[in-house]
Amino acid sequence: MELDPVIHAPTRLQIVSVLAAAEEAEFGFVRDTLGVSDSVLSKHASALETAGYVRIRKGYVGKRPRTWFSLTEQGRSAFAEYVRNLQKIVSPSGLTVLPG
Amino acid sequence: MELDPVIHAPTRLQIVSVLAAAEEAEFGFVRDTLGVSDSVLSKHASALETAGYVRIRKGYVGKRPRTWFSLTEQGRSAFAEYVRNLQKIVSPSGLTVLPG
DNA sequence: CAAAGTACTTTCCCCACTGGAAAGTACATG
DNA sequence: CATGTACTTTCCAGTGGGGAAAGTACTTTG
Repeated sequence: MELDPVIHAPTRLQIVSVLAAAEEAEFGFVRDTLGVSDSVLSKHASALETAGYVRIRKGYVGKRPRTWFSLTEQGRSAFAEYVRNLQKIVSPSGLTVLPG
Repeated sequence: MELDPVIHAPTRLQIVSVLAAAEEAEFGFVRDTLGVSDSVLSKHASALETAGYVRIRKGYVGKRPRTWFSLTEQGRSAFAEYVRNLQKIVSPSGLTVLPG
């Protein structure tokens, strides 16, 4: 019933949650959604990639470089397990983390 | 949509969750339930008390000292809000992430 | 009565981690 | 060539968590 520390850190939890809701998200979108600096997002994204949870894709929009993030399958299941574990911890109180 | 850092730390989240499920819990029960050392529980409980989230009651069982913890009203609502914020972060956002 | 045990609390110490700023990289544009 | 964009990496504190060990205040035991 451990809470995966790679996911639990607030900033990474938010990154993973945003990615869980989409196929793919742009660097700038995630950064602005979370309100963090470039360096912070870049470092956390690398950490998530190293953990095997996030795929980092680089490409171009016109001639400008752009970076996209997406969850890997491993990332999706790690997130799902994280949420299950949260529920186990929190649920004795009757409160729930997931609706439904 | 901030995650209260006093509650978010895994050990404190577990303490608060255990207390949310009961009126009051003994020091030894919480320590054994979480599997942490005396010092760790003592320090986190103090931190929660300082934050106004936990009440620490001291008394005796026979002639032996004993300590009980319980959530204050403030602790209960902080926990409820924490869980609401978690939900907002974790539940599928419905935002459109892919740019045009 | 001294030694040992109970039930914590506090101190000590170290390591991991976090975030922002600043510098660096790579390429494109004026 | 200087500037700008889009990040990445380095540098640099500050925070915080955990265990071990020492401390506190009694109580029990030999």
